[in-house]
Amino acid sequence: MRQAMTDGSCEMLGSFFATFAHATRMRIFCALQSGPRTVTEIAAEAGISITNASQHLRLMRDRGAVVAEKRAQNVYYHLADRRFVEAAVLIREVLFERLLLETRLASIQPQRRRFAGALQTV
Amino acid sequence: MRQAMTDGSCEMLGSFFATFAHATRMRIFCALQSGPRTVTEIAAEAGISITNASQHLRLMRDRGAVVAEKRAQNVYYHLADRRFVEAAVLIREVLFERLLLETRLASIQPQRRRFAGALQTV
DNA sequence: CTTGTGTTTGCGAGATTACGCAAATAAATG
DNA sequence: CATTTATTTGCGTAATCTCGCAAACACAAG
Repeated sequence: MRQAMTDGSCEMLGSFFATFAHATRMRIFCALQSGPRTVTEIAAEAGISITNASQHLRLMRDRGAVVAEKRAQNVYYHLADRRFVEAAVLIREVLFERLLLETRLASIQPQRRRFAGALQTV
Repeated sequence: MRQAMTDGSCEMLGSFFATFAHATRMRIFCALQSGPRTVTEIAAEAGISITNASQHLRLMRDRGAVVAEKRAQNVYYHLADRRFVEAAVLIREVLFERLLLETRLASIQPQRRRFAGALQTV
């Protein structure tokens, strides 16, 4: 990313980030990290309806985040590229560092924090 | 990301991805890669109104993507962490690989493509 | 062909987001 | 203090997104 990106690139990248810009889709993303899953399995793991899972999966597929593969009466979905996981890990790292720092600071001067509960749960 | 993430983590990551899930905010993000900028400069670089720039910047600041620093009558914004750039580069890499592949395939069997114009413009 | 299981689609209501405009605030300068 | 420049905020409207429900499809098995 040496030089400025054009409208086309920004549109594309923005659209791709939107693919993961939802807690439910993040859960689907996580469920798919350990391998291909059917829609029903994904819905169960993510705690949503099958219809809703299918809707989110279509969006993710349209944007190239996941790949669908039909086998018999099932459709198996899997991540399109492992580097998406790398990118997510990178971002999560930064966010958790920040949470940790906030928590330490909180012991000195408490303040309102977003997602304060997430730290000890992962 | 070895083990499943909880609701809290998914909420947090999803919310963070949403920070970049907009072409305008991607442009702001790009403008900030070469260093701190005032709101007016950012608005000019991104081709949007100052009001709109301020609104997007507030969202990005609230979510920890950028940091604001007031100097005299100006407010300088800068990226909160260089690793966000690394993550974006990683994702852009994958997307452009795919575009390239699609373009090659297109010479054999043409098909409708998203963002077909972006390839040669970056 | 009928039934059952798995998945997708269409549609509408409710929620959220984006953005322009006008007004408010902040800081420097005359 | 009045004015200018830089930024933020409130608010209304338009656009977009989410999700449940019912219906449609797809495919395998009886």
